[in-house]
Amino acid sequence: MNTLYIQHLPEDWQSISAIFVAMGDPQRQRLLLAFEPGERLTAGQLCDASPLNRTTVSHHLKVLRQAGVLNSEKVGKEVFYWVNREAVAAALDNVLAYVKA
Amino acid sequence: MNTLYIQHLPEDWQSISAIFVAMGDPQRQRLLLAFEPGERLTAGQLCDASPLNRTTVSHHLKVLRQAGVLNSEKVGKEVFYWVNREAVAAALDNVLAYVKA
DNA sequence: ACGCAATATTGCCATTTGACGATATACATA
DNA sequence: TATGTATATCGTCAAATGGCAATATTGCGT
Repeated sequence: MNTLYIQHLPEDWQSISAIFVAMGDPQRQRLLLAFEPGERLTAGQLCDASPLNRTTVSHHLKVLRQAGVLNSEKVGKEVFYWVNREAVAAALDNVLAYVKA
Repeated sequence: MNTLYIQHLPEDWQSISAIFVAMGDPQRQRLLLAFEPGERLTAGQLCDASPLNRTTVSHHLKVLRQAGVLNSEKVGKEVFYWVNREAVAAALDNVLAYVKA
């Protein structure tokens, strides 16, 4: 039994933890599933497709971006979002390795 | 853009979603990290090792079990918990495939 | 500089969640 | 059956979260 981690998550796990927290919300999962592989979507497109208010979508996008699940780039007055595949894959791979060990 | 999933998560994703929700909590992550590979731990062992109250640990164990992240078996007056590797690996593999696609 | 369009932030409220004490249930043993 | 042990449930409260309207902020075009 690992009695250390149950007390406090190690530093290395902070980024992984943040990704799981961000992805552990049904609304944010829906937003993520809207992205086709490699696709870049604007905040407006996501708002239009979502039943949620623009403010709420913006909030969830912020959470996903701060956790590193999404990247964003401002182009003109629009902001494009896309899935940060490397970061998510790294986090899932890490946990998967632990689970399969 | 997938305009369907942003409205409502498909049935297939319900179990995956539940696993991410369950794992998207720092306290529950700590509990999971307490398990060495293949290890079985009793509720009491987890309570003793955790800074949280027994009631609270019991609550989190219930969430993890209902999501399928943990399995449990009662032996005498003790209840053993262990990580449901297959279920977690399946969920992570599924999302990983989507991310890497 | 002005107006319009796209997005983000602020402030507020309702709901949910986490945490705990007290209580209940299940089980072995005397 | 009575008693102690291990675990789960109930009830309650504070804190965190999700949601939205109103209000900035940023950037393009006129």
